[in-house]
Amino acid sequence: MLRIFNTMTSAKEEFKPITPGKVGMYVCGVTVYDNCHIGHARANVAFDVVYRYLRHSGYDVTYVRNYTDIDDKIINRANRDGVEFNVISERYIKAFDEDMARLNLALPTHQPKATEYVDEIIALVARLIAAGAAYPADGDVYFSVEKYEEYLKLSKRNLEDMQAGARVDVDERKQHPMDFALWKGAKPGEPFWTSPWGNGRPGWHIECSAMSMKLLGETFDIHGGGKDLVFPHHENEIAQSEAASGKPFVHYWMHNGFVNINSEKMSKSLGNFFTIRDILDTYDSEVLRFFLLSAHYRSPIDFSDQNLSDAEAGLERIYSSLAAMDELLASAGTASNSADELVEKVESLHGRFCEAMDDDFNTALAIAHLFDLVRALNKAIAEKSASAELLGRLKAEIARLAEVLGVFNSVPAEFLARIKSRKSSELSISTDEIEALVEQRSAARKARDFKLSDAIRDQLLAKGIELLDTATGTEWKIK
RNA sequence: GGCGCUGUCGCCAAGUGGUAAGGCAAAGCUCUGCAAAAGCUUUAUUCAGCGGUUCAAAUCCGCUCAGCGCCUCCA
Repeated sequence: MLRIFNTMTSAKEEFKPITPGKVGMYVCGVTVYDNCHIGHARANVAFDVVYRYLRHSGYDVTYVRNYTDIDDKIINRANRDGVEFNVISERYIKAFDEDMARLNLALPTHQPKATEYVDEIIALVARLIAAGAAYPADGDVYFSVEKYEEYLKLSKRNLEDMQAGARVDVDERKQHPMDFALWKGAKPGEPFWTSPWGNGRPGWHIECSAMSMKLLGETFDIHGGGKDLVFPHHENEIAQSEAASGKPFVHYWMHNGFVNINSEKMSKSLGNFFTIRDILDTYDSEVLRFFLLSAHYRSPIDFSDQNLSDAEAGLERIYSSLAAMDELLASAGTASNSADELVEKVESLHGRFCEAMDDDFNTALAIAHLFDLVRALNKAIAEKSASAELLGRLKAEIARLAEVLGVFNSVPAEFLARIKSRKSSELSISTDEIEALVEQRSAARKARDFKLSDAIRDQLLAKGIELLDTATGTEWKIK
């Protein structure tokens, strides 16, 4: 039984879809005016796992993730660069798609763009005016927060307190200071669409209501996004959607925690952000994804070199074990019977994994179960007490988990080689030199000249190279 | 000022009433020419502090301390 933490009720609730077997899910994507940072990576990876796990659980999921491709920030950026706004939006949609592909995100069912839904947006605004929940004012159209009695039910505030803390000058065209724009009249030189209220463009918030209602219906199951979207974005979406339809908008609201830098929120406005592409210059994309899944999606996660390195070490441990298993299988060194402990771990893995994931997508716990299995596997390999049949099942079980988590999909030996080659580019010694020294040392060892062989080993260690003498020869890895 | 979140081993991190998962790091042992890797063992009588409820609390309640978030664009 899947339980989801619902922001609306501040509690974990049993998940019951509106239509048995089907799930409609909408996640706020990005406003495309710049490259994405790790915060975007976290949100998208988190909901990618939600999507994958729902499908794994047998649901037919319709997953919608939008691009907000018309907005003040896009216009500002276009003006700065002296290009049309759609040059900017298209450039960063492409960049977003590339980043998400590198992070192994499954493609959503639909990826609508705000500019493709302007007709629906205008219709929704007109519907709100007709319902008395919105009013035109001087080319703009505003939503009247006082007309929607449940306003702020998601963020659990009240209008009076909000105004007390207001830091924005009040626009005199608004009937209430908290009223927000559904439609913005175009200023000279700005991109526009024609509407009953004159030339203009959609306000922020309305596009998500229009697109989600069009693609998922007026009431759907899950709506997600970062914690910072609770207010005002999601609050306003609820107000617009429910004031128009008269129906509940969403059943389960999910919000992911922030990526922090030194315990502080990473954000554009603070200027303390790292882009996904910058990070992927230094770390493998699978390591970044594994790192993001090592904490629960609602907790804050601290981004640092140290933490990424720890994640890399952990992932290497898992892949090293899997690689050793592959070698064992290839060398036909398997036994006829398997150790009981390994049998038990293999058989219980999927159940324990699902139990963790059913508890509000607890990926950290799910991964811990995998480490449990790895320890039993290493032991069985060391003791040569694993049958080919069981190892085959183990591989299949890992593959099922990998399909949900989006990590562990690599061929183990290839992952390890990838990490090795990435690290070797930072070394002060070339691969050829290393290989030559390793050969010299092997010759010295064969001649039982351990003084020379140890000197070579120390020399390499000083450069960060560790040697592993195995039955089949000497291998090396980067520390 | 309003609303809300967090504080668990050196570091990361699960655990929301039944007596502290897992990873990294560290130490000892096995293996090894010696190492490394791997395995085994060890490392929180204790969960920011102080009170309270309970047969039983990291988990519930109250207060205090520390850190953070939203209230303005933001994943």
